[in-house]
Order: sequence, then C-alpha cells, then structure tokens
Amino acid sequence: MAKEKKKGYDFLEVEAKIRNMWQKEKTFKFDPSKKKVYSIDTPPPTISGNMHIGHAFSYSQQDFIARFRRMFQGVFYPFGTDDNGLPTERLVERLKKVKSTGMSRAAFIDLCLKTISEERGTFIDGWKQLGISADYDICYSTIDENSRRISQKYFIDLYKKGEIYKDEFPTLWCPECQTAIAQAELEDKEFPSKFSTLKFGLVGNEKTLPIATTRPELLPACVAIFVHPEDERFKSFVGKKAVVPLFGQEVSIIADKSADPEKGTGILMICSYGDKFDVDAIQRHTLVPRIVFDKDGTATYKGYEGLKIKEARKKVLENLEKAGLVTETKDITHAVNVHDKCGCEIEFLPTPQWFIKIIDKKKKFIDQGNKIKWYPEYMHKRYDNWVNGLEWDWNISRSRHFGIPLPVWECKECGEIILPEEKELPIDPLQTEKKCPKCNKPAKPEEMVLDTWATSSLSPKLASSLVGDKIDLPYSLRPQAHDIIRTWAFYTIVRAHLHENKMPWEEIMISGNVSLKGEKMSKSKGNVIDPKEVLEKYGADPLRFWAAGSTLGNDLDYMEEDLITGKKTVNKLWNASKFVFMNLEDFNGKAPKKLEKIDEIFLTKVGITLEKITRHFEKYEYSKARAEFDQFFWKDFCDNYLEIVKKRVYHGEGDKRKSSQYALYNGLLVLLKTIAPIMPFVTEEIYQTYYLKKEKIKSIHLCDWPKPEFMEQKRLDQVYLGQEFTGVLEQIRKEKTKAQKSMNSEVKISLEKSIIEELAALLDDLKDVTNAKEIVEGDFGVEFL
RNA sequence: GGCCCGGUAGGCUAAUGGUAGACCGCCUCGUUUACACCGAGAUGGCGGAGGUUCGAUUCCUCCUCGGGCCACCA
Repeated sequence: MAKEKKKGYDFLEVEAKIRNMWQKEKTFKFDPSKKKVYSIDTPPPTISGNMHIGHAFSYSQQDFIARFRRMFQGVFYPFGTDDNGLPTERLVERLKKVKSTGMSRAAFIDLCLKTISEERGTFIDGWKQLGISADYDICYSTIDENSRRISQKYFIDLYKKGEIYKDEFPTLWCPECQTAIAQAELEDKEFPSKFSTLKFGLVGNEKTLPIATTRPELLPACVAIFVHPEDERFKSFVGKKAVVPLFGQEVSIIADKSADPEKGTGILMICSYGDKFDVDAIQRHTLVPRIVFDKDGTATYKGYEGLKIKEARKKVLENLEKAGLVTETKDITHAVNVHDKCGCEIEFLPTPQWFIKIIDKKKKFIDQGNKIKWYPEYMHKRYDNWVNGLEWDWNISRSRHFGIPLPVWECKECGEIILPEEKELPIDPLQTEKKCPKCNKPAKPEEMVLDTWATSSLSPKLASSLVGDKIDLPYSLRPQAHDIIRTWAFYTIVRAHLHENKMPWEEIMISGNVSLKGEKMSKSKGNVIDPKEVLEKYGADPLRFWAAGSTLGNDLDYMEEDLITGKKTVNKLWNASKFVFMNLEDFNGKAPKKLEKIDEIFLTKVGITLEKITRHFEKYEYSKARAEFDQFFWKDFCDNYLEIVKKRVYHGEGDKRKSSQYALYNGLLVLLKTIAPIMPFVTEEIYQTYYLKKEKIKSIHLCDWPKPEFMEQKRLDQVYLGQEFTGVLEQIRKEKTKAQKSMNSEVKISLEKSIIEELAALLDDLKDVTNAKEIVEGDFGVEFL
C-alpha cells in the first residue's frame, strides 16, 4: 500500500474534498423507495447574511440524529429557508439601502425576492460546510411560489371550516412596524417611568379623586373610572360622574371587582386602550372607546397633534403639573410589553384583523401536546404553560409589504367575503380584480399579508409537497430550539390538528441556545462568534464535536478550549487509523481460527460501548454518546489496546498476528461508525482511505449501524478479566513513573500467584505492553533491568 | 407573584440511595517504528438548613443564588 507522507491531517483540504464527494455522489439524496422512512421537519432558518453560531449548534445536533438514523433506514431530511416577514424586510432594507414604506408593494416584493435569491446560495453554503446532511434538492423557501400556494390553500381550508374569522377588535399593535402582531411576538422589557397620582374632578362635588397612572397621555382616551364595589372609601361615588383632569370629559364611575383597593390609589381609570385589561373592561361594560393615537403612534387630540406617545406623555404631565393636578410623582422602573422584532412598546388599536380560532381549543392542544414525545421531557411543560396562558385567538394578518397575501376580497356593498379558486393560487388580491357574486359590484382586495408563522407552521406540508406529498403526518421528528416552542412548535401543532386532525410529529427534540460567558449572544452586546472563522480555524468536525457537548435542551457556553479538544480528537482518530492500517497491509479480512484472549476482550468491550452509544442516540442523548465514545477511544483503544498489540502486529506471526489484525480492523470500524454522526468528515476520510476497498458501501454514512456481534455469553467474565489486566498494567505504569523511567523501560515483574493464574492467557500481552523480560511469582514488584 | 431548569474540583461538566467520573488548566515525570494536537502520574469537588433512611451529592420541604418562561404593568 502506498504510504503517503502525510504530515498529519489537513482538515481544510479533507473537508472540502469530502463535501464535494457527497455532493457529486448525492450521498444524502432522499430515496422514496425505502420502506421505513425517518422524516425530519427541519427548521427553516431566516436568511440573514450568514449562519450564526446558534445555527451551527442546533443544526449539528439535528444532524447527529439524521446521520444516526440513516444508518438504519431511509431519512427524509429536507431543507428550507424562512424568508417572509419582517426580518427579511429589514435585511433587504439594510442591504439595498431602501425603505419599504417609500416603495410600492410590488416593487418592494420584487426587490425582496431578488435579494433572497442573491443571498440564498452563500447562506446555505454555511450549512453544507458544517456537514449538515440534508437533501438540498428538497428545498423550499417560505416565500416561493409553491409555499405561497400551499399557505393560501390552507388559509382557505380553515376559512371554509369556519376556523378563521375577521373582526375589528383592539389588537396588539406595533406603532413602529405599523402592524398588528400576535401574543407570541410579545417580549418584556424594563423601562424607567413616572408613576403620577392625578386629581380627577367630580361632577357637582368639590372633592377630587386620586388616580395613579404611568400613562397620563391616555387621559383623553379615558372612558370610565372603576372602583371596587366594597371599597368603603369610594363606594359612595359609584354611579356619579368624574371629570378627567385637563381634558374635561365626564366619565362614569363604575363599581367593578377588578379594581383592587390595594393597588395604586384603589381607583382605576379605563382608557382606550392602555392594556388588555382596558380592552376587556370596555367590552364588558359596553363603553364607547375614544381612540386618541394613530397607527404610527402619534396623538390625534387637540393641542398634542402629531406628538409621539412618549412626547405626548411628557407634555401632558407638564401641563398637569402646571395646573396643579398632580399630587405625587414617583420614578419607577417597570416592565412593559414590546414587539420582539423591534423592541418597540406595543399598543392596542382597534383595526380589522384576521384570526384563527384557538382559544376555544386550548384543551385539545394540550391533548395533542401529550401525544408527542418531548426530549427532554420537561420542555413539554413549557408548551403546556404557554397554551394554558393563551388569551387571544391567533391574529394572522399583518400590515406589511412583504409576505404572503391574504387571498381574500370583500364586497364593498354587502360585505361578502370572496375567495379565489384553488387553481388560481398563489394569488395577490392587489393584482387581481374580483366581483361580488351576489351584487356583482367590484370587490375590495385585502391588503394585508399573512403572519410568517402562518406559513412556517405548515413546514411539514411545504417539504412534503416537494416529493409528491409522499411524507404524511406525523413526521418522525421536529428538532428545534426552546425559544420557539410557543410559536413554531405550537402553531405547527395547531395547524396539523385543524387541517388533518393529526399530530405533526411523533417526537420533538428541543435544543438550547449558545451563550458566551453565561450571557446570551447578541449583536448589540458584541459577543457573537462567527462560525465561518471557527470552521476555518478548526474545521467542521470539531465544531460539531463541541455542539455535541451539551446535554439536550441545555444552553451551552461557547469555549474555544472545546474546539481544541475536538481538533485533538480528530487528529487522534486519523493517527490511530493510520497506525492500524500500517499494520494491515497483509490482512485478508478473514477471522483467525482462534482469537487471542485479549483481542476477544477488546472486541467485547467495543460491543458494550456500541450498545451504550446506540441507546444514547436513540434517546437524542448525543452528548452521552460522545462522552462514551471519547472515553473508550482514548483510554481503552489508543492508550491501552493499541499499546498492547503493538509488538504483536510488529513482530508477531501466524494466527497471533492475524488475531490482532482482525480485532483492529473490525474494532476500529465499529468505533468509526459510532462517531460518524458527530464527526462525519474524518470518519468518512478514514473510511474512504482504508475501508472502502473491502467494505464496498460507498460512504460510511450509508453503512448499516453496527451490531455487537462479538459479544458472547462470557462477556461479563471477559470484562472482569479485562479490568484485572488493566489494573495490573496501571500499577506497573505507576511504578515506572515513580521511578522516573520511561514507559518502555525493560523490567522484571513479580505478581502474586493467584493473579498469574487468573491472567494466564494474557501474560504475553502483559509482557509486551510493559516490556517485561520476565514475570515471576511473588509479592507485587517491578524491577528495572 | 406563578411555573420550569440549574448550583458538583480553578474553569466547564457526568453519573449515582452505599468509596463522585471525564475534559480543559495547574504540578511532576517520561517520550520517537500512529500521534507533542503524545504518554504516565499527582493535586483538587457535591450552595445552606431541616426531614425520610441503617446510610443522602442523589428523595422530600424550606432558604439562597444564577438562568429561562409567564403574569403584573392603578
């Protein structure tokens, strides 16, 4: 065999080569003819320039499973990108230096689509470099024509089933993005604020009522005052009218149990709309709302026109103070709901919106969640908590340029809702005229687009549509991170239930996030790690090795040391394999007549390790699989077994040599296969270099997962014997170290009679590995020669 | 305020109702027919209080600290 004078392992060169090979050979192409298919509902990342380290982390973890499963059965592992919605708009605005608001919808959409197609290739390259073994030919974008068609089709399906309705209702509104949003898009943020106690007047009474608020700018929107029916202080005012300070409107004082006498001054003002409590209160008492802010968050009331909410707040407060209507002001910090995409404080605004009915099915969604196996289990709780805490139906309409249009027209005359035919999809109502079938008048196209989750929640359908809908629900696995349980996981469960009355997947695997020194990574903190740089410096295998280091569901701190460890492992694998095959030139692949005892023990232990790793992977415990491999590979295989058989493969003859060759060849192959899901590049390179000729299967990743075929009933005895052997070996090594001698210094060993008898079949190996000239009976001792 | 996760060697982390196991680092020593991206060895640890138990790092309760989710946002 040609001995290449390779100085070590050149990961850049190897990884590029292997990557090309996989691509050329279509190694990971989905084969629909396979009977048992393991289907993965791959998360579609949002195109955002480059892959970030969090992607590298979680996609590696999915890929461990995909590669593991592929060694048992067919794997459906599609790829997709989620590029519809605000993040994409932002990206395009940034890259192209445009403002979506300054363009027509059609022009902006064109620009978005163009930008996406420009960015898409490089973006997906990141995943390929990482060695993600998806079938990239099965690839969707949530904005492409096919996805638009499917998304609209299922919208129509739900509408026809009566699960979608349109309503004008005060909804969560982002004044910055100028769109309605869903409950799932809320985030908490701490803000400093002023908590002021104001004097409300009373009609026909000299007294004033103290009311505390952080939002004086909503005074003109005040429509009622609540006091608790049993609050002795204010009971007598119920039924009377109060006068709003500064703005003068008279509002009713209403008894309502929701007014907590302990909170603030015990009196509560109801405004349209300060929070969702106001929304509820106004509905319950059928009050007439007074809307005082516009969609862009500017005031519309006299004296304050055009002021932003916060400016108005400041000015109203100043004027109140000037008028002596403020009795107390405290500086406080409180958490308010903000939009997760822009961090802007959300408001409530009554606008017509489209909703999917979910509130009436909370119990059903809990049931559905119970049918899915959650890994790790406790993540299930997060789902339940979210579902139990839901307060609104799912608002799926967004007032944005870029997105999948709601496929709807509305008759101006009779309000009839007009839907397109399925064959017309995808359709943009703004580009197509429709007439009302009832009154034959032109209908008004819906201008809003769908919430991006309304499309990504159909990801199983989007992917399956690319292979002729051959993959049915439920999929085998949904891998995703925990931060989108309340959105992606929940909404997908909702859609699968509403459309098909099925679970979307049998199992869900939730991974954690990447942090740096315990802090969440974010661009604003400047503590981001670029996976490209990591890949260049260490390679994909070490990066994946690192990603395999956290137990499932746990966040993982990025530490460069772990990459170094991974790189060492890659190198060690390469060198150990090189050593093995240096001594296998004359190996014919056949088992010897009789295996040497120590070789048998070694293979037994390989089998035990294999069983453990298999169980770990089956339960998505890739970190335990890695740890198990590490332990065995470094200690048992390299430091012990290779040292033990060294002399035998160098100088041994006949079956003795064959036995070690057989054990080395097969043991190493099993080990390589068990770590191949985590470190696909080195293992493939070793396989291609040394094993391909005999093994025939064209890639290690297409081989069958090994079976522990070397294990016999005697395995416990063997393990015991192996332990005895290593115990003695350790003692001898310790003596050598103590004496500051080298490990291969020549010695004479004395061992107790019982041990000699026990290890009878292994004494030659003990001599080899310790370089002992002689082993004699006696008290334990090591004599240096 | 509710719920969830976690507190284990200097750092990061694993297992476990009965002498707590790796990895990185530190210290000592060794090494060239796979590998200095090496080997042999040494050092060093269960947040606090109570309870269950023959025995608790492990199970329970409380406290405390860190992280997350939700609620509160008069």
